Amino acid sequence: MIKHNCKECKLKAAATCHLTNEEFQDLENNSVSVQFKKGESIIKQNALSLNVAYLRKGMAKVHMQGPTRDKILRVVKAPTFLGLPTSFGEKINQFSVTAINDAEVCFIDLGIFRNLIFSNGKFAYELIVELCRNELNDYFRYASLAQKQIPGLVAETLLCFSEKLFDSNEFQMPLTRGEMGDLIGTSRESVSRVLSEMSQDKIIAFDASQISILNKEALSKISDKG
DNA sequence: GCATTAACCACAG
DNA sequence: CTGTGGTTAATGC
Repeated sequence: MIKHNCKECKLKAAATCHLTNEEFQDLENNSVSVQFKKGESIIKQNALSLNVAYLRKGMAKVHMQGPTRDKILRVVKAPTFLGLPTSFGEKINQFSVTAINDAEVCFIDLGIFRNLIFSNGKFAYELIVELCRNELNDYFRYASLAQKQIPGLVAETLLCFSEKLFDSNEFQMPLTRGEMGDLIGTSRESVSRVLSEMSQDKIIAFDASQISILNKEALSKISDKG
């Protein structure tokens, strides 16, 4: 087991700020930190869930096997918990999580984690806040997914990566075109085409996976208009 | 009908 | 993996 110190962890979650020394000790004795390389599976759908995962560094895609293709549910960046819906509701993972960058994940014993929820209300509250935020965000995405056309969805995705994940107008897109398609529910060809058109219109510029947003107003417009 | 949108296929880097 | 072009089906005006 890798030696680590949860209390001094600079990357701890809002929830864990509320733990007592004793609870930290408990957490420390029942968790491990693991390194993942890009593309490695952190949580696998249909496997037994024995712990809660906390993404400390890096980014990951949350995805599940659909009737025909893989569906990317969300793209997340550290710090965040992974797989809480599965951990509490089901014994078996209902979805997969895969690193899309080099990442570091803490695996925490589920029993210990559950005890913290039972015994520490503030800890539980912060956890609920995170879950609610996620759920609300998904609601907005469902509405977009159902009603926007592909250019609108691509624009929304680019803005989301730019603003929420990278906080920059230029970034290295960690998903392939095919994965972007799986994220917004379209084909890789359509994603490719829309990006090319946006590039021709000087709204964005890209070289392979390096993307620059040149005209954010226009991109927002496309996103809103759907 | 005609135009638009987007999926599927195929082929070339 | 990515970009493009052709083809086709569905939908809207």
